[in-house]
Amino acid sequence: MAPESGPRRSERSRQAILAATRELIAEVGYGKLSIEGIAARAGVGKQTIYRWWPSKGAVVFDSLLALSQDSAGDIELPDTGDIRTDLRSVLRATVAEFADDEFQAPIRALHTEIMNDPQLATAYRERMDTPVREAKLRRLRSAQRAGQVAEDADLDLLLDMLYAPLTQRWLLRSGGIDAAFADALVDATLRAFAPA
Amino acid sequence: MAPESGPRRSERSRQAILAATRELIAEVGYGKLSIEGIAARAGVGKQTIYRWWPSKGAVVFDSLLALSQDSAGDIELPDTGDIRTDLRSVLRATVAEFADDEFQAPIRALHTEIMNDPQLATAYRERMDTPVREAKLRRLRSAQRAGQVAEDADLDLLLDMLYAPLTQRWLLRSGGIDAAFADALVDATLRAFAPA
Amino acid sequence: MAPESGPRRSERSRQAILAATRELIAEVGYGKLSIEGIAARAGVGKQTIYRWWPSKGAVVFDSLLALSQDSAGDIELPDTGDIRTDLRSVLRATVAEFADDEFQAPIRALHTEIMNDPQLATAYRERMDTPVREAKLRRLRSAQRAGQVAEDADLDLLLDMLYAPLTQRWLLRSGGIDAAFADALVDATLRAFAPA
Amino acid sequence: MAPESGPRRSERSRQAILAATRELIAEVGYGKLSIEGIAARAGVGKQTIYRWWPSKGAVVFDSLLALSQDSAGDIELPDTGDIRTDLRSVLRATVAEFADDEFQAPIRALHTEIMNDPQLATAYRERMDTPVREAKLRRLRSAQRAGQVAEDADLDLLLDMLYAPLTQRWLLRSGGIDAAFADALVDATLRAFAPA
DNA sequence: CAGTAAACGAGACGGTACGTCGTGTCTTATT
DNA sequence: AATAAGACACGACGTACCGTCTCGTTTACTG
Repeated sequence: MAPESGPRRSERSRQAILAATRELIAEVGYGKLSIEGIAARAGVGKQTIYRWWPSKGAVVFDSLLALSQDSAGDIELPDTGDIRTDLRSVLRATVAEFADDEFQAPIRALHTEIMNDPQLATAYRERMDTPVREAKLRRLRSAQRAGQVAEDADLDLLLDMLYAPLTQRWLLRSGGIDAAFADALVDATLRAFAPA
Repeated sequence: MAPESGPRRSERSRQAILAATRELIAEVGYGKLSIEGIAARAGVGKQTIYRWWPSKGAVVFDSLLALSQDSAGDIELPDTGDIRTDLRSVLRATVAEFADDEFQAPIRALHTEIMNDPQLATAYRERMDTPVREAKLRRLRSAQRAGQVAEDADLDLLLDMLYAPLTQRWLLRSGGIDAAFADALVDATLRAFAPA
Repeated sequence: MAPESGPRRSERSRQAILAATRELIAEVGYGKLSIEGIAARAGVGKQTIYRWWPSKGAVVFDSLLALSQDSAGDIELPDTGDIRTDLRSVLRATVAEFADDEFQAPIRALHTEIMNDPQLATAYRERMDTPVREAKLRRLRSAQRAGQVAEDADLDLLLDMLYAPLTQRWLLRSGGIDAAFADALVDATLRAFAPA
Repeated sequence: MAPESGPRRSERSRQAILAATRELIAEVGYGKLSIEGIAARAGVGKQTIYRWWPSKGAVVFDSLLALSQDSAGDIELPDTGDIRTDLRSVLRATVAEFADDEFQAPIRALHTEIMNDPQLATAYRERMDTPVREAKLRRLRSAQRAGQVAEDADLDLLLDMLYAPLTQRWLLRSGGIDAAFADALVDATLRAFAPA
């Protein structure tokens, strides 16, 4: 209805900025990432970045969001009928991701920002974490229906106990993570929330 | 016998730097903490900081290490004979700490540094984490002997499942943390590692 | 026609920098003149100085150039018809200038820079020295036409013999300079280049 | 007579400092000469320099004084009986010295110091300039006796008119200096102070 | 199909902090 | 006592980015 003569934002510039950000995180690391550097690499004026993003963290966030949304759409966990098997394979996949340096750097960067910016933390939760978490919850509820997980289990707690040890060891480098660790994690968690 | 004419470091300056660092983290926040600011506050030349610490993170680390070592000596967890009771009280204390802004800021700062500096992560593990972790392990082993925890339990995994969800929710602000959460965490963990 | 979108330099900052430089040379002396000090006094970022001047000496040079160009335009020596009278009055004026501390400090500073920076020496010659020297040469040629100076006299040499002893005594403080010295210098020089 | 138990100054260190100073002026230039550098090169504590010299300029001065005193002893100008011939050869020698980069750098350094330090200027005059100037005056007085220079000539003025143009052109790079210039300078000066 | 207003690239600006160098003073251990 | 060594407080260096601010120059919609 409204003519919508709002900000004529350049999609070209937007993409260039997000791409440049991703490249620079990979090349020089998050610590040496600068707005100035992003603008130069993207062939864009600094103002164009400041106009559309409130902080460096927000740019980093969007640049990774763009990535993750390519593979988004409809996330669904595998469902072989056996929750243990499925969780093991999912956790093993996560372990593999964390071992891949290509993945490490940007996600670590993102976490640094999130830790120190509550607003960003909310955005992260809503736009990146929740979709995946919903899928996990769906699979767990299916397991409950199949009698593989206690009916009254607190699934949020279950997910945290399942994933937090993994994420923490990776984030703080406080311990090795491998397939065996993933398996042990799954087993212990399922024991904790086994049906009565 | 040995003349020991090593580096004639000024203890006075060292203490002033560590104190200034702690004060500034509390006052202006970690993000606005600068070497320049620390030096000025401590009444010290910048070079004196650069001479003895390799990075800002290392100064932050040492400044908190000094704190934690005051209260160190011989850490011991309570032992009422009931592991559930003891873990609940310990976790509830941690929850309280995380709610206290005085504690929050510096520890969050430290974690930011650790995440992006593997060397610092090692130092953290060895000098700050391990002593506490050892005490926790001692209490758990006592629980094993009392038949309250499975004999073959992987205690490292147990500790991670017990603490990581808490730390993670706090660090990433990904969920509320309160006494009830602490209790639920203890209960689930003990279920996972209950004796056969 | 030409769009001329050259360097959008701030004239305001330029003037503030040159003024601050002049003030500081007078106040704290050349030895304690610092870029940092100039920037602070001028209310300007250091980078703005580094962006437009290659060295401290160049700033000093420009700051004095600005001064001398106020009084420039068309310099002309007095011409009473008697070269001896005119040169005496001009040299006596120079002697007076050298005695004035207001003039001393900046010019001494300038000479220090010139001595150690050939590029600056060239700039000095072209933009500050030459105009004055040309005026002197004009007066001398007029004296030649009047038969008061030898027709084949090397006027450059004449000027050097006239001025160098004065400048040198002042610069190196190697001897007193007063009106009598100026007069003796004029007389000896005119003797050396008298018509046959 | 006195037991002379005064400061036991290390001649070894003194020589090492003066030598290091000379070497560094030649290697890195006067502008980048530092007390720190001299001490390091000489294998000497900084304090040893500060103890015995009041300023960097004084060290530079002494380091060159040591050089010039090697060739000192009893300076005497040539005396062929013809003052024009003798002055020409002396001035040509000076021209040659100024063209030699080995000589240039340290003398230029010395002059920079002298210009900005009146005390040093005095020391220079008394200990380095006067001996040479006396020799020049002796030769000129001999020329007066030989009727080649006016009896009432102001020999100090004569020397300044003879040397200042040369020194000035070299110091400020304000003009070329060569043998022809030296000769013209001698001729003009002798004309100015020719016997009546 | 111009006219115009915004978003754009470029980059200068006032600042803050960086990490380094040199100053002149000092402290310690050696000679 | 003077020395070599070097830590210290301090001040300045020259650089990197910050976030804001003009500059012309597209660009895409209105009128």
